[in-house]
Amino acid sequence: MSIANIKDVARHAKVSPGTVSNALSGKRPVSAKTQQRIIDSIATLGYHPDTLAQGLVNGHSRIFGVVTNHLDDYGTSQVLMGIDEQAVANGYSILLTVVHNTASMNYSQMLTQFISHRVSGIIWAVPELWNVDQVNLAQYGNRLPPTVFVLMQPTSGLSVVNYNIMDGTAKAVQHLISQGRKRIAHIAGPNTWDSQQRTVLWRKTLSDAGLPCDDSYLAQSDWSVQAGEKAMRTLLNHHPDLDAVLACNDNNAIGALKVLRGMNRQVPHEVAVLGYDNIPASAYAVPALSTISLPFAELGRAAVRQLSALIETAGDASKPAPADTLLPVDLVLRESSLT
Amino acid sequence: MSIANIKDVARHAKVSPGTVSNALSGKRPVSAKTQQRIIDSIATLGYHPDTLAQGLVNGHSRIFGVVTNHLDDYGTSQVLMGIDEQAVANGYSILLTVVHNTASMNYSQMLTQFISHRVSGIIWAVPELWNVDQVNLAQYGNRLPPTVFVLMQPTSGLSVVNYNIMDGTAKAVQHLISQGRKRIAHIAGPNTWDSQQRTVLWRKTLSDAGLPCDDSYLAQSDWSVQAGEKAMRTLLNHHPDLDAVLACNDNNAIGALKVLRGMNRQVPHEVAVLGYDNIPASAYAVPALSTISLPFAELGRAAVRQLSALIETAGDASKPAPADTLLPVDLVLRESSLT
DNA sequence: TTGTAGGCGTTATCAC
DNA sequence: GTGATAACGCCTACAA
Repeated sequence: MSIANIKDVARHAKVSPGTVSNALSGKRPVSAKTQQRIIDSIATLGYHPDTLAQGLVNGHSRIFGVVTNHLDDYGTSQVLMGIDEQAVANGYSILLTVVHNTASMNYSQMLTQFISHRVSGIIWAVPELWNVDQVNLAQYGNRLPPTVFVLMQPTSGLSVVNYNIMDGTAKAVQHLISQGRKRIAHIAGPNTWDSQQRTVLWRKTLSDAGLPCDDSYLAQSDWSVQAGEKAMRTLLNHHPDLDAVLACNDNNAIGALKVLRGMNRQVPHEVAVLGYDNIPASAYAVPALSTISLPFAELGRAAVRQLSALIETAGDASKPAPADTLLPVDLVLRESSLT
Repeated sequence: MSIANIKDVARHAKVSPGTVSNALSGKRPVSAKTQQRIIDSIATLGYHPDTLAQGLVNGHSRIFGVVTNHLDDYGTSQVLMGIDEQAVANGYSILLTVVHNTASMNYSQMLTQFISHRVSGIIWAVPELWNVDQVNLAQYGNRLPPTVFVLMQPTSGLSVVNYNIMDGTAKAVQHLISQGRKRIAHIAGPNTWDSQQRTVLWRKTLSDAGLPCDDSYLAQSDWSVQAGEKAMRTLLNHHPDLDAVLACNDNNAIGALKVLRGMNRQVPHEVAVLGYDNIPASAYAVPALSTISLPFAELGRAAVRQLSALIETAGDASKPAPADTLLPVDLVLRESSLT
């Protein structure tokens, strides 16, 4: 009377439950005639295999536990969509957990949830977590399933997926230099690993070119438009004559544009502005914003592919773990940096 | 050697597995001493109950299947975060499915996935699906778990969660009228139910006030900035003298602002502009955008609460199903509509 | 190629 | 207050 199970199908198709299982999984041959009978029975009975029971016997659920930062940011949403897309393609489902507040996030609650659900693997996509020591991994012993980290500092023993931060920032700064800019400020983002790397590379590229890059050309910010405005004002205070600014993201760059417009500074003629992320709004900014386009969705897809591979190889030690992923970035040149 | 189960805990605490189960669920009394022994054993063994096995015996998984539209829109992301927040609070996990392309979405694949995972309930948050007939619900018989729809036309037998579209639009149009506006155009969104309702209400409120509201004051659009620009140009073509425009969302309103600025029309003095959604960018638009603030996150939370109640009452017919939710909206007045 | 039986980890029912 | 036992639905040896 209630929902059909594999025995009902077997009875209806006049075979044994084991044969139905084999017909569905294809792990053992089944004659064409029985196969067809089983398929028919499944259709008429409206049978849906119980993944809970499957997971119970297999020891894992074909579910990925995904923990993502809050979805207010364009990039985060795009990564999640990439994860979803590839997960479906690879035959996995997604158990989602959103971190609403980085400061108060409860690692153990999330990991416990994932372990209890016997997830096949975990994708950790919270860039704000850049220090593994914040999690006491030891307490979970060998119970933690294979895990891939998105935008995490490459670390021995951890499987990570990144875009090429170094290349992107170097390209960006070199572009500004090639445009004749000499006083290139940087609005730095919050204290994540990739944020730090961008600052390091900004400084290194300028230093190599013999251009100024001391702290007076550097302003701390967060990811918001307002913070970008504030940082821009600070920088102009220190250096009224600066001729370019590299912002930590497009929001900050848009804030900078606003301040410059308010002060009647011509962009790009007097000051060039360059952002990060290539959010949709960057194309509609006035003037249209040059930016470093980050492969968010592909980051998510790559994470799923790498995790799938990691799960495959986790079983037998003969196969090597999949290599870390490093995705290329693109420099998108629009009006705000081209003279 | 592998991951501990309830029997291991029982053995370690020198009780029976059933007692451990009772100690954890609290469904039957356990003496304080045994309780403590069990807790200690769980800690030392690092026991994590297997939700798959629990779900198998209970018949459902304490997981909500959530299907959401792609996360490019601010509102969609906010709804999802609201769902996540309340689901955690109610002790449910989220199995996520993202609709990347409304046109090619595969209903049966999603529903089949949810059924196979024995989800306790489904939250359907794809406003673009506004016609239930698109899904052949009959084929699933009574196998579909309790379902709550977000932003769906109230329909007998369906549990829905909405914001008060009528009230919001009426307030908005009346505000414009009260500001002395007489030729109030409308940029209408894609063919969703709430979009249609807004247009209906726009027309009714104007008609009641004896103001023009024929189709020449109406432009079709989608949710993008570009579409808003195009629609605005069309409207100005028909009525160069229009003095207000109600856009279907803030993106469209921002597009309209851009066109008006390009044509040197003063906002709000010559033309008032009003949006929907209250996205972050609306506060930074020039001039700052008046808008109808929609309770996205609360929509998600309400959906979870309603679904939880629906699950409770689904079992026994004595309890009535929870009532539909209708959330209030706020009119946020900024520069773009205030003279 | 197909059938049978045991077990995955948990909870509910029945005893004591 | 606690213990034994039988399910829940499926998979996988092992047998035939």
